Amino acid sequence: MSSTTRDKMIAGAADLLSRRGVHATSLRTVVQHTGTPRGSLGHHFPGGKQQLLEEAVRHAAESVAVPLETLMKERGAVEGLQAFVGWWRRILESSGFEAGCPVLAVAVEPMADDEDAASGEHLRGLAHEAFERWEAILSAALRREGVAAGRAQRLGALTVAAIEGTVAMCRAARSTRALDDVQLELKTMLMAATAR
Amino acid sequence: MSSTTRDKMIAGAADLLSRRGVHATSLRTVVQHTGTPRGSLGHHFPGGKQQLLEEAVRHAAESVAVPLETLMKERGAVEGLQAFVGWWRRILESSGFEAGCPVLAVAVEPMADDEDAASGEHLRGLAHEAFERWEAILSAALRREGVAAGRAQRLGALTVAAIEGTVAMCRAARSTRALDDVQLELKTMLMAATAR
DNA sequence: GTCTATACGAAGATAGAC
DNA sequence: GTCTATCTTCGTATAGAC
Repeated sequence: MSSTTRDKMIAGAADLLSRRGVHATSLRTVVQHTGTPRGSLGHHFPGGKQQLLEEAVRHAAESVAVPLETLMKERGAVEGLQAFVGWWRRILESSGFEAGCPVLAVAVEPMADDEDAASGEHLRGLAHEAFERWEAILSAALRREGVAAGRAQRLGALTVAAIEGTVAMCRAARSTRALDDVQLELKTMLMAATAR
Repeated sequence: MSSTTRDKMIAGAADLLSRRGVHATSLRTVVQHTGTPRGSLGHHFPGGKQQLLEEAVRHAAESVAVPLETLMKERGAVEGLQAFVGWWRRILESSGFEAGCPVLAVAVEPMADDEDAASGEHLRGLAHEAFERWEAILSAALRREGVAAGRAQRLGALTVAAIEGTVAMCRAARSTRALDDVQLELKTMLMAATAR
């Protein structure tokens, strides 16, 4: 089934994106790391690297949104976020602080020809959609626990921003110290906000 | 004076770093954007691109730390941070959301041969030092206003992470909405922490 | 110190064989 | 569908002329 090859390429691209960034994620390294056939690239992604990375960002956005939403619904905002941070901690540690967030990579390192088409097919636009979706999941969870809409949205934005920033800082430091610090303060903040 | 050429190259490299990332910051584009002589590259930076980027990261770390420390001392933690966020908002808006943070770029997009030398001359290590310095400035300001050492450090980490993450998100969104949200919640949080 | 020319490698895209 | 080969472009690094 070629669908497996395609999916492996997308997942591999997302992983490389998170580790090395956009430019260092070459089509060659993607097929090398995934063990997928070279000649399939043109077939599955006629749009070339741009298309592959678009799918990779979509995939990454989903693979964060799904567990995030599950945790929020099963454990509530405060406990769910603790678990979500723990999920990131595991990614950092198990990769030796090599892996990070593919969406952040795309946001920070725009591709050369990002100014071509018209609608939201740009990588930057896709990164924006991912961030907004994660914010929305968090703010919905907070609203469910009685936080006013405006504040819930702001806290969602702060939480996403803090985690993205912290993951990058932890990679630079090769340590989870910053994540521990941020986790505790985020918990304090959300507990105060949801207290009735 | 050749020192001017050298400084222009460093500042230009830092700017390009913040806009396009590490790999897209080529030595060619640096001399193009700064209008500096090509042949001087080898003289001022015998270590090649690696050395130029190291100096650029050091320069960027400094150009954030100095105004941050000044604002903290002149206006205190809460008001100073408001002004600091305003400084970032101006950078985003005046660049059409093209510019960002050079240090974050280096943290997210490690260079290919980052595993060579022994000590802290790596770009990743320099990014780490920059983050830690900014954290320290913030936590020192908070301690000056009566916040306990441990909490001051955690709040410093959260603040740096939140601003770094938010700047990246604003670039993706081409909007300062997230920065406005985060600014307000950060202010609320710091006011509560410093209240006696 | 400044600049040009060149060497070398790597990446993306494409065409065509199996 | 899969793979190879090639074209073109771009980046770094180096050597040597002014």
